Amino acid sequence: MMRLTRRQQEIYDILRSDADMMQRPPTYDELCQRLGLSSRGSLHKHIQALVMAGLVEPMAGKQRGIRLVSAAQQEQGIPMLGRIAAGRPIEAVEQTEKISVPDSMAASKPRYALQVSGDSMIDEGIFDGDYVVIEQSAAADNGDIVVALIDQQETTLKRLEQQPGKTILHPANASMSPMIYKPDQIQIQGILRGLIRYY
Amino acid sequence: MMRLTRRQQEIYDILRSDADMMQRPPTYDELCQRLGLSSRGSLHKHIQALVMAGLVEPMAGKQRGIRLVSAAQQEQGIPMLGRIAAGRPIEAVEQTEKISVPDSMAASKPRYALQVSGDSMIDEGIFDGDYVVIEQSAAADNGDIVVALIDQQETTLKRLEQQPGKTILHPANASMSPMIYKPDQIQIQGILRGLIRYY
DNA sequence: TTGTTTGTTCTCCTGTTGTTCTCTATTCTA
DNA sequence: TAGAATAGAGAACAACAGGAGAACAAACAA
Repeated sequence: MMRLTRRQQEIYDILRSDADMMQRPPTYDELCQRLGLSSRGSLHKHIQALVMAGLVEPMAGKQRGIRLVSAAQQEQGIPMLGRIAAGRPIEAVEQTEKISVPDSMAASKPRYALQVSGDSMIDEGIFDGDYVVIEQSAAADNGDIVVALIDQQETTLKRLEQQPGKTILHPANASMSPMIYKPDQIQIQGILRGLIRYY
Repeated sequence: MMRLTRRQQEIYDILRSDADMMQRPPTYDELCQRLGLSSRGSLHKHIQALVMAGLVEPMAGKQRGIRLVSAAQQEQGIPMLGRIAAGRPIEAVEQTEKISVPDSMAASKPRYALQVSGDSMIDEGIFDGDYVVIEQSAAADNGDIVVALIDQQETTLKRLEQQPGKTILHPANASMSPMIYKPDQIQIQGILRGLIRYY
């Protein structure tokens, strides 16, 4: 990938930081005005360089249209935060990866995805490697499957049962036993809303 | 899907943001007025483009003030064909419903979705009510989970094992046994590629 | 029926827009 | 210092996008 010149980088930064540009592809004239140029020809060279670099998508195969629409940024999806397992805190994923989910899973409330590690919920049909879509929430109802932070240390995915004076986390694995905690040991981080598995 | 021109985008935005339009479909003349056009012919070209793009529903034939309403429901997704279970043919769903899936599940090859009915694959973590994403294919490898049509009658979701002279369909349920057929009894209709579950 | 509304098709026109050139000024590099 | 990038200005051009308006046929209202 070709290296950008100073001005090209500058122009690219302006483009991607300008919300208007991201929505409605601007015309060259509009861009010139925005950039303080007075010649479309000059602009064209820069745009061309950005296209070569793969940072800008030329609009339409035909001519007259408009252009720009930078590419990489138009991702939709929910953030993929890391892996979750019984016994370990969430391994944070470095770059904020994104995972695409059904539109209907990307609801109004903030959600994120985790990849499941381990078999502690296997009897619920949640397998190692599956992706779970979590709705951020600090409270949950009995019977919900939740992401729970235990003793400020480890995070785990379990079915929740709250009783006066104690909070029980039920694994769904015949070989594992429910874990009982004092309410203040458990912090709920989210509720399971969806599951996605690839074969 | 064709790219929209600037004006087309603009018109589409106006349409969808106008509450009146969503309720009572406007006439071309009304739209022209709303958009500041003085020629129905001009409008028609734009509308046509939106129809091509799948953003507006034609409502062909009818004349009387009908049109537009692309609706928020212009979902993209894969067709939801019906329910699948062991022992019954697929119940066809009348209207071609659609279900939205992660982009990554809507691959190049034709796919469709089925809702799982029954517990015959429960040990594989495929539960009653789950949605499975199926890639249309007439052939599959051993070990694949496939949609199989048995004796031209019933359709079922099972793990496939093909041996010389016999085809075995393995359920994933401790209380069920593998079923053995002659190869010509079984017709493969698709391969399981993804699973989606809502809580 | 008859007349009106409304979608559709057609031709024609114009301004905008991307593109290509040439030319000049400035900065970097060997 | 010369040569090459880099950056811009401005002219000229072809190709549409976008619009106007006429004409027409199907759908509707009376």
